[in-house]
Amino acid sequence: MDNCERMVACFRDLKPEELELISNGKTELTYLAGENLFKQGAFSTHVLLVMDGLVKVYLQTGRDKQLNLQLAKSGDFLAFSSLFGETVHTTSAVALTDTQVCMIDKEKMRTLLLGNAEFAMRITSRNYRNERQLLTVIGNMTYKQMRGKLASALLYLSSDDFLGQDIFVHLSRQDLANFASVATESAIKLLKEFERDGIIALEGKGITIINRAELEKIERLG
Amino acid sequence: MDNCERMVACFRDLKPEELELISNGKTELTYLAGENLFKQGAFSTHVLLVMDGLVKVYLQTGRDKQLNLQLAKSGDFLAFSSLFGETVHTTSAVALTDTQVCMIDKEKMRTLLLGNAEFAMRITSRNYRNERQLLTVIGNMTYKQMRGKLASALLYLSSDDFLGQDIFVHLSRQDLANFASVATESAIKLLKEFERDGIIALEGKGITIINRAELEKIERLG
DNA sequence: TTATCTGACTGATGTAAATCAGTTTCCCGA
DNA sequence: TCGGGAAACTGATTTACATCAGTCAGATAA
Repeated sequence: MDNCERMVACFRDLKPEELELISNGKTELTYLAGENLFKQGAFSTHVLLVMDGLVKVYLQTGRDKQLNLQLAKSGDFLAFSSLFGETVHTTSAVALTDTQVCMIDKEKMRTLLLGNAEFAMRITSRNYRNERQLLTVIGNMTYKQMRGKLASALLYLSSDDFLGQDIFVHLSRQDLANFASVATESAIKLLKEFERDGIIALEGKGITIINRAELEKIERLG
Repeated sequence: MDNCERMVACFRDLKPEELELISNGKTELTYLAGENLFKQGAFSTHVLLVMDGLVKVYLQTGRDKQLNLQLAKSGDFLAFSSLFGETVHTTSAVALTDTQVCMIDKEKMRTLLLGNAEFAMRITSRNYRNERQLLTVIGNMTYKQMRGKLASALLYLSSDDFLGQDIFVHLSRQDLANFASVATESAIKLLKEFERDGIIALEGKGITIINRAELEKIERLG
């Protein structure tokens, strides 16, 4: 039986009694693809650690509109801000593939962070990447037009962070459009255009980046 | 002579030797209104603590376009992410009023955080508000149209966080537009419209919120 | 097999808001 | 107090996208 304290790198240097502390206040569970881990506005009672799988984190913006913020993978914490006085989830999260999650009690986690500053730093460091990602999203949405936005989304989703996994097969065109923050129809039209220009290859849901340099140029120029 | 360790609440519970540590690695200095504290892309070597004054934090998005993210006031840290492996500034910051700043050496700050987990938690907690603010900005930019965006910006800039200070007198129409992420001309037209509808009062640069409830309604409905 | 449904796709249309091209007002220095 | 320069402001014009209104292809069920 796997367990999260062993598997994930950030727990590696904890002392036995610290691991013990966490073990007592946690549950491991599996979400099936399509199931919601949490919804924006709901009370947040635990910190989640993704053990395995892919999770789409998004912002619900109006009844049937959503903006995708981030793709979380093994080793990422979710709902981390609930440790700092946030009682309600500020985003929603849904599993894209079957996903193993470790739910850790808020108070246990707080105790642990307070007792082990080095551990806290390591975690915080990792979480700060989110902030960077948020800034990127903001940047994209404002100064770029559709082509640049889509290029940016494609680059993010094909980045090394995801260790060669093909992300695209798990995403609908709508998901992709919501990462780029353009209308679904627009995304589709532009994908075709990129294909015509030999920048990407389309095959069903799969998308292969052929000319990354060109895509980066489009991203830069907006 | 003021000094930052005394003045700011988050330092209050530090031990004398910890204050000593910070004192050795810091400089206090003043920026005049209009001067840049740092620019996006430049190397970030210190953490900044705002002692007094008002600082506009913004994202440079293209040659002559910028998006305002946040207004920092006394007690706020800036460039905090440089503690976590970020070597360059991800945003720019400019003083809106004459501003006292305390520059703290990165390594000294790291040492301090590592040595005092409670302090670290308190700071991190405060910094997490930024993330919330970023999410708000993102939310505004996507699902709202101009009226909603402007309403949102007006509400933020007149919020209690700024303790009754009139922020607007320090902001040009362009600044305001960049907070709302609309064109300057559009912002101006809408301000007039809000004035006509009795929601706000305009007098030179000054803006007074008359009907906050209505503004909140506009914000919600987009 | 046929029927049904959902997501992918396409072209035509509408529109919100940026841009442009001014005029007016304010402010500060000479 | 005059003059010049930058904001503030306004109306007309343009445009990048979203929206609409479909068709088509593949998957699932009946």
